[in-house]
Amino acid sequence: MSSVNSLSQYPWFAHRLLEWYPRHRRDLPWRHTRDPYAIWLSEVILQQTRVKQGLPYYLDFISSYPTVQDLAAAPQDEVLRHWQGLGYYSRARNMHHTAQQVVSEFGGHFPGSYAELLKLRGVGQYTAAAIASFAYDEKVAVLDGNVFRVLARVFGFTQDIAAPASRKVFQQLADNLIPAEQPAEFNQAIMEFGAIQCTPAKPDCLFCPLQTECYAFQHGMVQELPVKSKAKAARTRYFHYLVLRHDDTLYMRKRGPKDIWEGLYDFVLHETESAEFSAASLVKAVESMGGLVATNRVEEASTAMRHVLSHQKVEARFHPVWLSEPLPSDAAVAAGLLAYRASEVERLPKPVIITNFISNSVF
DNA sequence: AACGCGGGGTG
DNA sequence: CACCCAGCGTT
Repeated sequence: MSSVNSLSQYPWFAHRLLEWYPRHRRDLPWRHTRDPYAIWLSEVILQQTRVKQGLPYYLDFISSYPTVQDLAAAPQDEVLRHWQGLGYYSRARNMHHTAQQVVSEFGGHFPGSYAELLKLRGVGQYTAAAIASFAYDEKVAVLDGNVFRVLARVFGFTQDIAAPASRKVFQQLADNLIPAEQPAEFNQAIMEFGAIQCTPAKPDCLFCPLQTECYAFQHGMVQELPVKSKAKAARTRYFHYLVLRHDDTLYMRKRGPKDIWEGLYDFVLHETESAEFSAASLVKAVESMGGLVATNRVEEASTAMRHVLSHQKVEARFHPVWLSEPLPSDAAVAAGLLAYRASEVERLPKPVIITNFISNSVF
């Protein structure tokens, strides 16, 4: 192993990690392939997502869409339905777009280098580096949350890892640490190390192979590193959903851009500034949207549910409205509503709170 | 550079 | 309940 990382200022780092990795690594399906499609799929799913949560989604996607052609040919609603519950839905929309681009512009073959991968929608520096190293053995260091944490602790970096300007310092260090001989193995190793050994809350310093060299451990700063500025507090939003139903038909709406859950389906929505609510005001608001329920009754009874996102708290009330007759199609069109039978609603991509409401209600 | 975007896990 | 996890695109 003497040749490993011989150009690095810190040869012990890659050496110890590469020794640790084969003894501790989890057996994960995307580690058995060099197929850039499968690797790309896994990396997009794993952005902001833990392995435990993402694994079932990966297995579902790779079996539903074994090739990039399969994914490209699928309708967007179907792709989003498979993604349902995973969050950050732009990942799914961008992934779908990129699959279509890879098929139409690149003959179904993924770009073969970091620089070219970076041009794909939804593929940033981290994902491009992951694919380029794992699939092509390109020597380019990944920088994800795990890597930031490991490097900040081991090397005692106190820069705010949430600040974009800090990236340079960490990237320079990582580029210096990655060995030319085993870039893929090194990238896997440092991320796995951060995920299961050098964890955020209770790192296993007692049995850490870097204990002797680790700045944070030697200086009693493990709990203080990495330095990370706090996210701003989540705002609370008040949603009043009008659940329009006629016989077995539900009226749903596909959510648009510039708000949460783009591309997913929910009900007629009236948002208010406070929790204050009256059925009469809701009817008024909805009527102004297209005269939907003039002759129908909005139930005073409603189901309240709350849903916490990292940046918003949604307090939702669901108001059932049983229509005496189907919605006139012009009124439905004006309100952006589409009619679906219950069995079809199941197949629509929906926010978790909508899925929960449906499964907890008589609908 | 700052912001918006989900959902789950832990104590 | 409060707190943790965090890439990418847009502005």
